[in-house]
Amino acid sequence: MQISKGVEWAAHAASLMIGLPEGKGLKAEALARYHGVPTAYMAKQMQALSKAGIVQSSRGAHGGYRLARLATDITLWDITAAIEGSGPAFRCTEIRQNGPCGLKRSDCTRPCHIAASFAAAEAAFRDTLEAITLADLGAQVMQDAPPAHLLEIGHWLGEEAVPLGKSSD
Amino acid sequence: MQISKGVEWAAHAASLMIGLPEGKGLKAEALARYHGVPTAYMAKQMQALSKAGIVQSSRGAHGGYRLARLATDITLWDITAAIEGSGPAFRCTEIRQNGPCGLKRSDCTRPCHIAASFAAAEAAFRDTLEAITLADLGAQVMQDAPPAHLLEIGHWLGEEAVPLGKSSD
DNA sequence: TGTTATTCGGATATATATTGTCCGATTAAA
DNA sequence: TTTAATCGGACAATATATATCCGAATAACA
Repeated sequence: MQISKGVEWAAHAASLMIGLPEGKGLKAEALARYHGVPTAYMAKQMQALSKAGIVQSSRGAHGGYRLARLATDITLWDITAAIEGSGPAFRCTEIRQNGPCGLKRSDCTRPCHIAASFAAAEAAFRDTLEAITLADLGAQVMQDAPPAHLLEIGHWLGEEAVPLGKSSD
Repeated sequence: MQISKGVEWAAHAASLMIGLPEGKGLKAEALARYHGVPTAYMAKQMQALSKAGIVQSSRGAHGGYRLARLATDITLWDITAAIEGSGPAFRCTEIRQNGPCGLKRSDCTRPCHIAASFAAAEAAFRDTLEAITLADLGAQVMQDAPPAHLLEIGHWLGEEAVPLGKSSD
């Protein structure tokens, strides 16, 4: 039960993009360099966020990424689902229908109790992440981080942010 | 973010063992046959449950498994942790310390907000599973299953259950 | 308007984890 | 003491996650 490293990267990258000025973006290479991770694999995560409609992408020269929605409308679950998929982690294979005492299909109108329990646990997991938006994370950083660090980030964004061309949606 | 198939098998196998008479057990082959799954791999899951102290095992002729504790003292989380490990699914690699605007280690006294969010979500997941015991699952089956099916299970257990020898703890 | 530099997007390799199998160590009965 | 039976850990095959590369698309410039 491991969560992909890509989720961590995507969450941090999306959080950084909160600080972008209107109409500007960051290219995959810049996002990767900022976080000290391999460019190609960071690009792959951005591709997933783009497919999920969390970021908008522009191709070609002066291309890059920016958030497709308000930071208040993007949750940690959105990002997790974009990278990991939104399907259930526990996959019930209906083994209660197997073997010498297997239940007949017709007797299986209700879901297996074990599967239902895991579904409830996963719902609790999802609900927690759905309650946390990028805006929340941004606010926490604004409050906790040393002021000098915020200045440093702002400066870096000012240098790296590029005006984006036509969006490819 | 997938949960291993072994968790499903182990949960069903442990649930079945609730119905065993005092002092009797089931061998791995019988557990596998009951659930219609490969013997060797089911045995591997039982090995994990044994290490975690959820079941007791006896080796040699007339060996097998039985629950090591009361069904009211074994939760679905115990079983999940035994198979999947109890470590966090989201592994924070502290990428906030990387790159041109990386935080100094000395400024990282508080955990990363993103990692903390996932830790909260996983705690919610765990809490849900910790609230569900094998006894609860057993009671649900007793209530929902067709009476004829319960009879069938009891008959099968009567035939397959074997008195266990010296426990290897 | 064509050319070129730049960047994203999907197809392609590698590493790791999951799934499945086998044989030796250990026990109880004959 | 021998023998049959069973668990426990080492071993192989497969699936998934990780990492990389090259072609398609875009905008600036000649």
